[in-house]
Amino acid sequence: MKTRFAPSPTGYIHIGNVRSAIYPYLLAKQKHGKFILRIEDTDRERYVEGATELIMDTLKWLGLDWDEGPVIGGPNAPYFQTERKSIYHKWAQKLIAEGRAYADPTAPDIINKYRQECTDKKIPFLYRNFRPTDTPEWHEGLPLRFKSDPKPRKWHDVVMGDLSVGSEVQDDIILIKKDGLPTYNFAHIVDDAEMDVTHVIRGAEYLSSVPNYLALYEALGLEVPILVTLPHILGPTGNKKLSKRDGAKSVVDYRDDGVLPETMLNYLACLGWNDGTEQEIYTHDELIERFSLERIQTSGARFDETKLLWLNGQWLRRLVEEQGIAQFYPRTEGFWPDSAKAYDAKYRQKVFAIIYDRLKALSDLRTMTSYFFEDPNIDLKLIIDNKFLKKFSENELVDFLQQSVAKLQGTDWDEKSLQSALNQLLETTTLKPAELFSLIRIALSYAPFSPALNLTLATLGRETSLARLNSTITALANA
RNA sequence: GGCUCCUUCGUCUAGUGGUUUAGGACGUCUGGUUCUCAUCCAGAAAAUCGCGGGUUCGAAUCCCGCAGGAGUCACCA
Repeated sequence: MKTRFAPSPTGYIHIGNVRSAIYPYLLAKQKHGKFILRIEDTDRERYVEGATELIMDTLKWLGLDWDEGPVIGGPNAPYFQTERKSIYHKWAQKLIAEGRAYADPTAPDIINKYRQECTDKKIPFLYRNFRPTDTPEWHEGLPLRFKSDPKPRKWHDVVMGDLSVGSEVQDDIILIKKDGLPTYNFAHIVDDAEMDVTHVIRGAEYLSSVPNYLALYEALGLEVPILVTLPHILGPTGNKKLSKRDGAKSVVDYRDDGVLPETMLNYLACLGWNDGTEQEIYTHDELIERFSLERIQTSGARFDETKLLWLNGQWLRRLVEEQGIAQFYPRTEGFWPDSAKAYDAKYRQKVFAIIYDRLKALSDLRTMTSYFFEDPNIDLKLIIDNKFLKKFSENELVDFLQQSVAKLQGTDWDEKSLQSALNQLLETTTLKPAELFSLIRIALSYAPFSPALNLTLATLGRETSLARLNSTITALANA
């Protein structure tokens, strides 16, 4: 069992195409085979500097380690197609020798004219209908075309089932471009054969090209690998496949948004695949164990960011609870508000410990924890308009806060003592928890929500807590 | 336009002729957990299984037709 992911270095890996890396990886690992990373960089015009690194970075982040490929090499190196030119030429010569490929001297504008004629007549453009009669000997600088031998074809696709087409779609495709580099159509077939790839797993956009590939395998005398077609991932609106043009996000953009790799792998693997149980959360190892090509959906699936965030919350809690705060904490680096820089890791860990269970993404830390690191702006409207507090006058609110300050001043500053002090305050003020606690909470944070009040107080510390309560008393008194 | 694929709650899906008054998850709504938000728990609404025929005692499940959607028809992958 050998599978591969063969991206072209034209930019980032987006949500729409990352499953063609995940599924081959899972399959290879499950069967103790090899997962190859091959960089299909034959299009020099669309080549983007640094894209290969970005691709490798994405795979590593998701935990998809390749067994052969860039950096680590392997028995079929090199794994960059531009470095394999002579291999393609060798196979091309075989086709030329057998009369199955020809050099095409036709100028591009002539070809475009043919194409336009067909478009105007609303018939499919097939180059073989315009095949030149007089073809020169092939040399670099001229494109090399396959001489197709159209006939009805049947094949099996693991996901799509038994498929068949008539001869009308097979054409004289370009094998080698005038720059001497092969097209995808030719290169991937040669490479997969040379690298002993057993399963070709790729997106649905290649489905209509399969008949041409079948013709090529036949002409080259190669065994057809097991073909697996993945349905498209759909964009948020409409039914079109998700693509960069429609704003498909990079997989690693989600990393910067505070989505965990565990979540991403889990969510994407289960988008269009399930193991038939009602399980929703899968670890990397569980996915390897349970994955099966046969259970991949045939229809497209829409990427749902809301469910992704739900899953991320699940993973966040699970990982923190499994590993503990201290061990998980390094993964929060880069997600804190700027003001947190002034505090040490120990304090940030304390904050994280009381807030993590209400995060959906790590980036929520930026907006949800600022009051632990800097005094909030006092906004009395939050108190006056609060649904529990609006029935009280400002004098009453000041009085409640003064009583609170008096009580808390004499309290030991730990969770337990604070909680019992708060409970006693409920009795002495005869306020309901929702009333007293909301008042204190807002005075401390001026945030729409915060962790349990005793924990918030304990974490902020005596001095800061009391200072903030006093600031609000002053502000209310002057209002 | 040709060819090919797809079609179950808003979304992701379970379902391979009878245990289905079509199950689960996200989202939504309601209630509970001595405070907010979140978690957690309980509950509700939500699919005439794209439409129309047929086969069958019985169909989301098999067959045929139709419609809609998508992909593709590059010296891009």
